[in-house]
Formats: sequence, C-alpha cells, structure tokens
Amino acid sequence: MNILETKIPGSRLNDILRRKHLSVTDSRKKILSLFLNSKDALAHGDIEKKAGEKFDRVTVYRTLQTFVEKGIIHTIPTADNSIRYALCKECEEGHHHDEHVHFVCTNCGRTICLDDVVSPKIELPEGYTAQEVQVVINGVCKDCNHD
Amino acid sequence: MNILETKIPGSRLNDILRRKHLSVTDSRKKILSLFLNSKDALAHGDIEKKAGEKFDRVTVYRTLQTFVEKGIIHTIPTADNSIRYALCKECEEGHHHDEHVHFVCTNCGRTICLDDVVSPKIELPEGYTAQEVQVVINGVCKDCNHD
DNA sequence: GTAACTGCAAAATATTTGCATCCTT
DNA sequence: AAGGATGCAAATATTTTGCAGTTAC
Repeated sequence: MNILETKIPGSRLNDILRRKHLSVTDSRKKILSLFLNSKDALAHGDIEKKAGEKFDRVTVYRTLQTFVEKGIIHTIPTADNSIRYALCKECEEGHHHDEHVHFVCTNCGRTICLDDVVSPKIELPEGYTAQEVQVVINGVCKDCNHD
Repeated sequence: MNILETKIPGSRLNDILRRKHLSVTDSRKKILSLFLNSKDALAHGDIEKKAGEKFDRVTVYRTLQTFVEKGIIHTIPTADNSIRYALCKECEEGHHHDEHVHFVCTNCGRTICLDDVVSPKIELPEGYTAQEVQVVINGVCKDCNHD
C-alpha cells in the first residue's frame, strides 16, 4: 500500500491514528495527510476536492466526525455557513485544546490557525463561567498584505 | 392590522424598518419583534417555530438575509453547524458593530449576546491586519449556574 | 474470524430560484 | 400605478441512515 502522494511519512500517519485507537485505512490516511500538508483549515468541500474522486462523500463526513471526536482535528466556526476543520500543533500531541486564535482572510478566504496567539482571558459578568474561548479574527493575511 | 402578540409597540418596529429603508410588512414586523423580545440569539429554526405556521420558510430566509444586509441583525458563528442571529443594542441605533462577546451555554444551549463585554485587542503576528474580532465563549450561563 | 470501515442507495434536511400574485408606498 | 415582498412549486445542495460487502487487526 502506498503513501498517497504526500510529504508525510506513512509511519507518522499510522502513529497518529494508532494513538487514537483508530484502525488505519486508506481514507483516514489520505484525509489526515491533507491536514498535515495544509497550512490552512479545510472545509468539507475542500477535502472532497483534494481527495479526488477517490473516496465517497459519506466517508468524508464520517472520517471528519471521527477525527473531531478523537481530538485529531477541531472545528472552527465561521460567519458564513461553512464549518472548517483544522489539525493543530497541540492536537498532534494528544491533548486537545484549541485555545488559540483563528484568522479568516477576507481577501483570499483562507482560514488559518495562529497557533502562537493565545486566546485572551475575558472578564465575564457575574454568574457566567467559561469553559472554552473561541476567537476568530477577520482581516487580511500575511500573503495578501504583500500585494 | 394588529401588533402580533408582543410587548414591542408597533411604532417602534416601524421606525426600525423605516430607518433602514425597508417596507413595513407583517413578516418583517413579526420577525423583528421576535428578536426584540428575545434575550437570546435565534437560529433559523427557532424563528420558524416561534412565528408559527404564519410565514413561509422562504420568507424567513429572505427576511433574515435582508436584516443582515441592512445591519438590523448580525450572525453569530457557532461550532455546530447552526448559525444564529441576534439583534443587539448597538444595531438598533443604526451603527453596526458587533465587537462584543457571544456566549453559548453548554447546558441550556442558549446563545447570548454579552453586550457589555467588549472583544479584547489581540496582538497579531507580523503581516496580519485585523478588521473584526469575533469571540464566542462556551460555558455555563447565569441561569444554569443557579441550579 | 470478528469487529470495524467503506460504498452505495436512498431518505431526510436545508437552502436557493423562478414566477405569479399580493401588498406597501 | 409601480416596485417590492410573499407564497408556492420545484430545483439544488447538504447531511444522515441502513445495509451489504470489504478490510484491518
């Protein structure tokens, strides 16, 4: 079985899946490699396109759901309907906390994890307790600002 | 024409719509009154339910879209697929800036605008410029913490 | 060999569009 | 009266479900 045109060694894909007690299959390796090779967050549609005709649409849905449940990827809410998914540094190490800032470029449309920018502490009104803080910043990304 | 079981005076509904150069219709008044009467953000489905069988599903879609375009309501991205809409204090005054924090209760599921909690300034990496900062906090709300 | 995963078909949902009719201004 | 808004029908798009066949372990 080949490693599906990627820079990511197959062993690494295996490791990540195994660590999450998932069986290693072509579709999971392929989809995981898409995330590992992408700097940006991916929407369901992106994954279908990038994976080619190789996998059933339903398999993509199920794989993404499994990955989210196992903490391999996380969802990023965006103002337009399209949920995006991203695998981030922290997630790879096994402990899932996506308390970093997400950036959506209004020019190129890319959604980017800013792993190094941590969500700020926010004072909540009396009675509210926070579990998770999601920050999505819309603006112009590095690449687009160069033009 | 009656004012559709609401605490909001019809004149106020008219004013808001007129100010946005929208013609005053039953569906718009009804949907606007739902927002004015609700402390929480509403999803498309909520609105259909609360409006009863009175309006066509398509009208709800079109009305929400119009309201967003005119800045009467704004969208709140959430991690689950469901976009929610809310009319906030600032919006009523005509200038649309939703730079406040949104709170999603993991217990009761409500989405709440915390109008008084302002989004923090966030240091971005070199090259990135911010236009809008969306903050969504998941946690337990005031009401649910009382139990 | 067994449990888990995939693909296919189809159902269930959600959203968009076109057009004739009705309502607001 | 004219333009805009609505409702209905239907086209699309999206997501979920059931099940039989296949694959990983």
